[in-house]
Amino acid sequence: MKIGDLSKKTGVSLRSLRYYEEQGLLQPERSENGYRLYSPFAVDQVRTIQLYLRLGLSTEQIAGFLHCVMKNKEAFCREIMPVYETKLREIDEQIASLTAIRSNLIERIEAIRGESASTKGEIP
Amino acid sequence: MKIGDLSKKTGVSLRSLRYYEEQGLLQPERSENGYRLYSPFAVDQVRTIQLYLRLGLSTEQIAGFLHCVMKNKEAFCREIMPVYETKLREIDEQIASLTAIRSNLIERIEAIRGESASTKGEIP
DNA sequence: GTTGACCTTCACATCAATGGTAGGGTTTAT
DNA sequence: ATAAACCCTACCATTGATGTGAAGGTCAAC
Repeated sequence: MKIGDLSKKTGVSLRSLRYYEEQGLLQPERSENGYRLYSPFAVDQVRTIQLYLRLGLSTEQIAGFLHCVMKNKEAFCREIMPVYETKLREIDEQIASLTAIRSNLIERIEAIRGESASTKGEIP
Repeated sequence: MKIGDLSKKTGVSLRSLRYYEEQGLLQPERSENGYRLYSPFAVDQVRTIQLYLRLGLSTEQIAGFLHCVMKNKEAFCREIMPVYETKLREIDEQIASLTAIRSNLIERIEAIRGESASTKGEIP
């Protein structure tokens, strides 16, 4: 299958498919004329890549375990657990940071509402 | 006060001070030799800029209300409320997105723990 | 009059995945 | 044989605040 076919089947752009290859996530054969040739299996592989990208993993992290995950279940790829744990910690940090900012914002919003209301004499 | 002084007083790098000027957040005078000259007031102003940056606002957004906020209390700057509200919505979206990813990650981590434990016969 | 500590502008690099484009080769259908 | 529809590589751009460095002007102290 050529790159355009794979793109249509997966909904992933040509640009991204070539990028995934550059990052070591795909290794298509090449035909005589230099065209990339993908096995039907590549459709699954690209979907799997996208799944992990949506989890916020980098192509580098994905490259570290994709090979294993395409052959086995996640539970049998020991490379994957530390990646998940690292990512989970990162996400918890990000959520904590955003939550703090959120509280700060809400405080400010309420302070403004309160002050501008009292300024307008709306709270006698 | 020259840029080095302002940098030391605020802990903000020269690079960032010049960037803030480029973004319209600071308008120092210039001495005859072309050096930036800041009023003592600029210290407060830079601290205020940093405060808003830490809230996740962009220099462009800050530029929209900084002038007002440096003279009045936030409650009197009508430009600020929509910015806060927009930012709050963004943050809520980000938290929601991260929370969804977090749940997905935790599910996967637990699935792996479960499977690898049962594989090892640790759960009889 | 020279050293060193300032200051200036300009410009490139960062991070990461993706979009876009230019310039050129191949294949397929008419 | 030509046009349409593919494919290739190799770039540059995006985002936004900041780091870094070159090339050079200014100034104070000695």
